[in-house]
Amino acid sequence: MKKILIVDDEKDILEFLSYNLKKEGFSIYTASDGLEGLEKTKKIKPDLIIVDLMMPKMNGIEMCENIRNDKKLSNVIILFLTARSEDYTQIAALDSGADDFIKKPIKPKLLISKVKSIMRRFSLNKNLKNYIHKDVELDIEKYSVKIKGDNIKLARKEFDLLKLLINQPGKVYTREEILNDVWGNDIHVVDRTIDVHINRLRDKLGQKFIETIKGIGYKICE
Amino acid sequence: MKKILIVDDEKDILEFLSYNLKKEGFSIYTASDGLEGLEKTKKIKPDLIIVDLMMPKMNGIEMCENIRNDKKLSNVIILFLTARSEDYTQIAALDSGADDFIKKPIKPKLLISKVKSIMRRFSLNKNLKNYIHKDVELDIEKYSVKIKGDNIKLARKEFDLLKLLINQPGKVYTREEILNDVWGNDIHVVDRTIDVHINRLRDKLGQKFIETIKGIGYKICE
DNA sequence: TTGAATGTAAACAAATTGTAAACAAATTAG
DNA sequence: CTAATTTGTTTACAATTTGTTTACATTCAA
Repeated sequence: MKKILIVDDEKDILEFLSYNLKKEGFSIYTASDGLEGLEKTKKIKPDLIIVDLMMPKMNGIEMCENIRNDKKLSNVIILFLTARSEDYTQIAALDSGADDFIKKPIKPKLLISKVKSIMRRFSLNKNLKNYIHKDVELDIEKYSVKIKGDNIKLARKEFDLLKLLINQPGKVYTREEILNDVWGNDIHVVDRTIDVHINRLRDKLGQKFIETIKGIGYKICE
Repeated sequence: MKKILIVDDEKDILEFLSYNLKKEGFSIYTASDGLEGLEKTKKIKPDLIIVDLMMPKMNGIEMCENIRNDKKLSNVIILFLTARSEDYTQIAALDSGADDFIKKPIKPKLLISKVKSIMRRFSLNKNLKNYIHKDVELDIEKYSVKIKGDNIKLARKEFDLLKLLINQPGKVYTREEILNDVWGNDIHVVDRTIDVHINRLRDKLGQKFIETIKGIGYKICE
C-alpha cells in the first residue's frame, strides 16, 4: 500500500488531508514541521510527501532541498501546498525538487485525482515531458524536435536553449537566466555565445519564432 | 518597507496585530470593516492583507472576492483570520481567493513566522507584477505593453519609465524621483532627457495618458 | 505680457544585436 | 588510434536600435 506523509503546522489541514486520503486507501503519516517531516521521511520512506510551503522551524523548501540532497530519498515524490496566488513556474524555478503543486484552499476531489495521477505517472516513468508550441514540438526523452511533424536536427546546446525558452512562451529570459540554466552557474562563456545559438535556432525554426527584447533578452513569440 | 493592511472589527485584535507586526518592521494600516478595507486596499496597495472572516458591513469573503475581481489589485496576498471553531472543510469550500488562514487565538510567534515566510516567498516574484490602468496593460515578465489588447513596442527606458509611473496612477513623480528610479543614483543625464522619453511615450500611448505638472514633474492621469 | 518650464524634432552618440567566419573542442566513423 | 565531422565558442564588424543632447518653438502661470 502506498505511503503518504503529510507535513503541515496546521492541525486542521492535517486532519482534512488525512481523512480524505485514508478514504482512498493510502496509509497516512503526519508531521507538523519541517524537521519532524525530514526525520519521518527517513524513517518511513513514503512514496509521496505533501508539504506546506510555509511552516515554522524548517519550511517546505528547505525540507525539500534536504530530501533531494539525500540520494537514498531522492525518488520520493513531493507535492507542495501553496498559497493560491503564488506562481507555479516561479516556484519551479527555485528548483528545490518539488514535483507538483496543490493550491489552497484544497478541494478534496482535485487533491485525490492529483495524488492518484501523479502516483501513476511516476510509477510508469520519471519526469518525461513534451512541449508543443505553435508548429514546434519538443520531445525531451527522445531529444527530438519536430516542425509541422517533420523532424529537424538540433545540436545539444540548441536543444537545451529551446527547451528553456519553450517552457514559458512569452516570458522574456535574460541572458543571465539563460546562462544559469543552459550552461550552469560555474561554466563561463561570453554571453554573446547565446546570440550565436539563438541565431542558429532561428535558422532552423524560422526567423519569427524567437523574439529579441533589446536590452533584456529573448523570448518565444506567443 | 512592506505594507500590511489589517481588517477587523475588533479593536483589540487590530491593536494586537499592529503591535506585533510593527515590531517586526512592517508598516501597518488598519480598517474596521470590509468596505473600509476595500477602499484602503485600493489607496494604499498593501503587500499583504490580514482580514477577519466575520465582520459587519462587508465580510471578509466578500471583500476578498472584490479584490480578486480587480485586476489592478490581483497581486496582493490575503490571509484570513478564522475562528477556532471553523474547520478546514468549511473554509476549503469557500474558495474566495484567500492565500492562507490564521486561526484564532493568534499566537504572535506563529503569526510573524507565517507572515514573514509568505512575504519571502512572494518577494521572490515581486518583479513579476502586471499593471493595468485604463487601456494600458503592462506585463513585466513578458516585457510587453498592450493598448486595448494590441501589443505595442517600447524601448527599454520607455518601459522602465512607464513602469514607474503606472505604479501609482495619479501620483506626481518629480524629475529627481524619476532619475533615481529609472537611471539610478550614480548615472548622470541631463534631466531634459526625461522629457524626451515622456514625449516618446505619449506618442505611443496617446497624448492624454501622461499629464505634466509644471514645475514639479509628471503623472499618469487617473 | 513675460520668463521660465516644457514640447518636439533633429542630430549625434552609445549600446545592442545579427551574422559570418575562424578557431577550438568534442564526438563519431573508419 | 586517427581523421573526419559536428558542435561550441569567440571575435570582428555591420546594421540597427536606443539613448542623449541640443536648439528652437510653444505653453502656461505669475
